[in-house]
Amino acid sequence: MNAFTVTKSIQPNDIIDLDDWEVAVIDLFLNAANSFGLPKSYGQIYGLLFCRDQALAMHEVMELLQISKGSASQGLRALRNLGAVSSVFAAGDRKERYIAEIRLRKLVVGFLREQADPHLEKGTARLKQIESLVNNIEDVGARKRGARRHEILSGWHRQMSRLLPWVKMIVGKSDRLPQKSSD
Amino acid sequence: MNAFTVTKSIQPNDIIDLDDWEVAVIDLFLNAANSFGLPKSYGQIYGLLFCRDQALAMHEVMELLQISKGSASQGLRALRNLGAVSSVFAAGDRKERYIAEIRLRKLVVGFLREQADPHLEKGTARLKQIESLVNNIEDVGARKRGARRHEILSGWHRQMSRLLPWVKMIVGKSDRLPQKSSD
DNA sequence: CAAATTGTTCAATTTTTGTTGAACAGAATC
DNA sequence: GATTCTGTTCAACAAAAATTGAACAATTTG
Repeated sequence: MNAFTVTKSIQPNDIIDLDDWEVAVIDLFLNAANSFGLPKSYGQIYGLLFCRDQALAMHEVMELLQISKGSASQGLRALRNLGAVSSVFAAGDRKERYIAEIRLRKLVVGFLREQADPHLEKGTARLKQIESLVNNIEDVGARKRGARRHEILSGWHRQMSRLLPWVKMIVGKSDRLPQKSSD
Repeated sequence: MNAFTVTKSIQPNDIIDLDDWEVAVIDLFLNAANSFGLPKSYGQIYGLLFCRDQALAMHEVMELLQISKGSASQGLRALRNLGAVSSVFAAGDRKERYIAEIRLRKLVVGFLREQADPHLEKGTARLKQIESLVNNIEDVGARKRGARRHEILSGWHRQMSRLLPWVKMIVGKSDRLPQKSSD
């Protein structure tokens, strides 16, 4: 009984409580986040919440994914800013709990609002700057070339500005799947 | 004439030959590349070629941007794979010269083909894997939850597959700017 | 107001990613 | 076939980005 008295010291800390399919889904989102230019931890967090019916507290997210407090806090905040996660409060409980937004349209719109729209705005300013630099060119031929490039960039900018609203519109026109009339 | 006999040793290497507006355009593309998840050197290279009427040799790209052989070689190859750069050969010259593709539609289509399409394919495989994991769940309630998530993911996948062709279609419908009837 | 709970911030660290340049391969020229 | 020219590859290195966790609010509870 000497070697086995350590039994009690085994902490019930290992809440390695993820189903295989959940691990696979979390990994899917990890990779997706990566290719969208987001930190992988954001993908993991979203993936976990996506799998669950019940809202999870930050505490649980940390333990289930084995990530640090800082990552969980920052990740949840970023995901809320993207509109990919929303928070709820259980009555008589101090802590916030988080739940995944699963409507694709909302996800796409939020992502574009956070990532694409700011770039378009910056683009406007940059184009003006380039235009003024081009106008300062002495040599006529060189100035003409610069002006041509500025026109092209302006055209691109205009086209992207047109495209984005379209994308926001046509994604998610049939969010609720027509197959299976449950729900 | 002792201290000044080095005159000949001054190499005409400092072809720091970029106009201010070119620097600004290159920086624009550097930032753009960054937000598309591409290395900044790719953006610089594309930006430089975008500015120029004449095709440039790798050698010139290296010197003008002050980047290494490796970066130039890898960058140019990646840009060619994206369809953002094409190469031409001047008659009686051994070296390849590079020129930027400036039609927005081509750029978008190439980017989506290289970045998005592969993800959709992988997605199909992953969805199958998740489906089979879900089917192995013992508990009925848990299996139902897993099945529900699998359906949602399949729906997203289908919608993204529909969206991409649309984007490829509607971008660049008016590449040649209607203003200025030259060309 | 001390202690406990929940969450944020940010400097230090780890991990990931991009860049460099020397060695190499192929092709043309002498 | 030796030399020059052009471009590729990849291991070592540098730079950038994500992650960690300890210190720090802000609340709530006893």
